Amino acid sequence: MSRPKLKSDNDFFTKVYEVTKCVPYGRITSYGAIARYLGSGRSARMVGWALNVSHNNMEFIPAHRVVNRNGLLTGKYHFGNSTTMEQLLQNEGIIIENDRIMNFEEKFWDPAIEL
DNA sequence: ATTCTGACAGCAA
DNA sequence: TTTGCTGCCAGAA
Repeated sequence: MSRPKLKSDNDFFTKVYEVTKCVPYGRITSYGAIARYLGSGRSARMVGWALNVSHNNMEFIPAHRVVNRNGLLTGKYHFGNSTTMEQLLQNEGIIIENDRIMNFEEKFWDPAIEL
């Protein structure tokens, strides 16, 4: 029958959610890595946008494990309190200093490689 | 329909 | 090195 024309579901957004949920505990990834894995390369902004509306998704999205390519917690202000994201990451064993992840490459989880 | 913005990334000056 | 612009795609006003 007619295709289920769902507004924003089962496309870029859902993929981002799936990948993000696949990020292991204590690991992190970057917007660009996810975007590249999805095949859009430079559409990293969409990844951030997807996570922004991740609240639409009923499941918990470990968006705190997604940071920019510098390992900087750019979206920490979207977690309610500026320290929430940082706290969550440190809770998982991630060391954060000055809003930046230490041992970023060490904790980095690339979907293009791991998946 | 047009315009602006957005949790980024890359490159130029 | 830092700062700023551009490109990417989608959604909101």
